[in-house]
Amino acid sequence: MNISIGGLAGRTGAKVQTIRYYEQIALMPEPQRTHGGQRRYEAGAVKRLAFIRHARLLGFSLDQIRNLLDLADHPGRDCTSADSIAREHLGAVKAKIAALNSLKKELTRMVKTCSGTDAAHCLVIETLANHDLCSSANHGVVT
Amino acid sequence: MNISIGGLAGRTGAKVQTIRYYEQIALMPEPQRTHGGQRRYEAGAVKRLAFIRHARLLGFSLDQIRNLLDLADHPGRDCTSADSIAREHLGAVKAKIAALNSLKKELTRMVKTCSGTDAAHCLVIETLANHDLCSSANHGVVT
DNA sequence: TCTTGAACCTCTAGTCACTGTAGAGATTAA
DNA sequence: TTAATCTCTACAGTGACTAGAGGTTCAAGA
Ligand SMILES: [Zn+2]
Ligand SMILES: [Zn+2]
Ligand SMILES: [Zn+2]
Ligand SMILES: [Zn+2]
Repeated sequence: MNISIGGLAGRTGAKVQTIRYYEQIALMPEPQRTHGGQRRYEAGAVKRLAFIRHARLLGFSLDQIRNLLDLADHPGRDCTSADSIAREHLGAVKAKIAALNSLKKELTRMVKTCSGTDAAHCLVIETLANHDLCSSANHGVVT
Repeated sequence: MNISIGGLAGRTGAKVQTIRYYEQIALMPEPQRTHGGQRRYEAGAVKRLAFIRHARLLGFSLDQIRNLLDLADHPGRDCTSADSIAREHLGAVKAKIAALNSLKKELTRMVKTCSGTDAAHCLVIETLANHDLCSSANHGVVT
């Protein structure tokens, strides 16, 4: 295929510098080079980079992606660890949602209840000044 | 009251350096000083710092807190802007929740459906390799 | 074939978005 | 006497990029 780094960038939506960075941290393998030293990619590189970008879009860290790619490179292996990476990520997402829901609840109450007259009787201000007015003890902050 | 900076820290749970930092960015007013130059706080400082910490716990930025404190300092003013800061923050929280819920949905499907045999037939790997298998086009990413 | 200019190369260092934190070296309070 | 405080400067942390300088290569058009 002989795709240049710019061609790869164009096909995947990644930036050229990002591709070089991925190579540097060994997420992307070192491609062939022209006689002059420029990178030339095969079709597999497009797939691999698309995989990375999709995983990033889904919130996986580069470290997690590195492990997932390792699995994808060895189709014969048991996929348990891939599934557990996904489950781990799902757990983190759920935890974030729970914390944010706790915040949302508190903020909603503050905003809804305030009649909106002067600051002396503003429920927003009052609540911030006095945690006892809150229903949650820790606002979902994981300790 | 004549509270030292360490006493203020102990009463509020803030670190000494953080209190100095808040003074530096004008979130906390400059306190009285002893003849030797050490800070001495009044009771009001405890309340103000507690307000800041509570608002931080609720996820407000220091900039938002600065504005909220300004309102709290002028009880006669209309509290509309305080309410709108809280509403703005609530909106940000809701947006984050929505994005995370989109992720959660996708991840849940990946994890649930995979039978967990070899990587060649792993739904986690397959989904990451092929966005067409996803139900959401953008995974809730705000563009 | 020659020219030309966009695209590529490496390497280093910076950004982002924010909010703190850490240390050094000197002084003060009780 | 000694823990606490002072100022000042610079770094941290989190993770994933991103920017620029200064030089080289490729490919297409004349
Ligand atoms: Zn109000
Ligand atoms: Zn509270
Ligand atoms: Zn699987
Ligand atoms: Zn997808």
